Amino acid sequence: MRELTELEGCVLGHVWEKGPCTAYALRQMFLGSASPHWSGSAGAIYPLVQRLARQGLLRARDQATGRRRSKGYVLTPAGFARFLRWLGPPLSEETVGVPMDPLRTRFYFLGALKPEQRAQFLVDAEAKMQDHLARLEKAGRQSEGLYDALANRGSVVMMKARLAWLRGVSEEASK
Amino acid sequence: MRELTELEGCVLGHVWEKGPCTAYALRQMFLGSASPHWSGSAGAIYPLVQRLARQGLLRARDQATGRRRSKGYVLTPAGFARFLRWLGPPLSEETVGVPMDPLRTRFYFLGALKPEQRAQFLVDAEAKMQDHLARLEKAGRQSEGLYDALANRGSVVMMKARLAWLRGVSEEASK
DNA sequence: CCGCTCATGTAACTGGTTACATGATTTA
DNA sequence: TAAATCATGTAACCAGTTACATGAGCGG
Repeated sequence: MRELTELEGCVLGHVWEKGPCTAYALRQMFLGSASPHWSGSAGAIYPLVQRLARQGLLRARDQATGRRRSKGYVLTPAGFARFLRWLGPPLSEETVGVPMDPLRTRFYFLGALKPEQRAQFLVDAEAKMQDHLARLEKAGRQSEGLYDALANRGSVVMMKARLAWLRGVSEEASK
Repeated sequence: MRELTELEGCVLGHVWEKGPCTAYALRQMFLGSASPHWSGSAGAIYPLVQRLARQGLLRARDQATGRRRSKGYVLTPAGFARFLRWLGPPLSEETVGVPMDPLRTRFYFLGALKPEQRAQFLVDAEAKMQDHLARLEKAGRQSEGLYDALANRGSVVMMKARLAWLRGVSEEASK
């Protein structure tokens, strides 16, 4: 029985939290998310819920109103158990380790830029990160529930730490 | 002309930095990395360098010693230009935005655990993160060059911020 | 009636994963 | 000489991406 992907775990978790969901609603959730990682493309979500339903982790039930078709998915007991196993404990190395960060990756190679370009890079990064942080803080204010708020705070904390680190680097690099 | 993936960018960057590289050496680099993200599987690296060579971004040259075959890859001018474009500026939203973090993701659903399990989760997370941080700090001490050191400091800073955040959550959750 | 949103899906592709296969060279 | 490491690769698979297709319901 293979591990769930992050997306699968999230979907099960969301269904656990919100009750009956349509694939469409799940999609909107990912599309509206403040973090840029989740694409929520139809080609990801629809096959995914079908897969989970086939494995008996979700159960689909027809909830069409009038002539408009609509499928609501609910969590089965097996689905809940599987979700809990994904959630942990125990936590895998992959889960606790430093997440990969494309900005940090680029820093390894900053020496390839001419000083002028490098300064430009740092200015650009700082400005865009500040924008992003503001959006995250705004989104965080609409948190529902304790753990939602704590998780959202996590992304704000991360961005602030990243910004502080960047400023340190800017100082170091301008010397 | 599509965008380079992170892995492709990293490979070009590494070749830029170290000069002629074998695919094998690139692989060892990823395998030995302290961050858990990079798998460095042969099935990723070998097709990747072949692809880049076919696109004229890398040039392969035979550097077999004796009967043992070995291919060294070097960066072409086009490859360097492409690498610079990947590096930025400008930086994309994806590059500056909060990286996705599987630990944070799980926090949204911590309410699904019974208090006892939740406490266990937090203890487990803290212990494993501390281990990981220690490994990162050790790896960081062997940094070569300014930007290598700054980037490595970045992952340490991230982990410390994540740990501080986790402890805040632990307090909040135990109330 | 036109366009937008709700709602569900498929098709082609792609980058990366695990697992396997091969052979030369070094070291215990 | 046996085992580990150097070194290169292929095959099967898989999750997620973009782009496309379909149709109902609703507001201006």
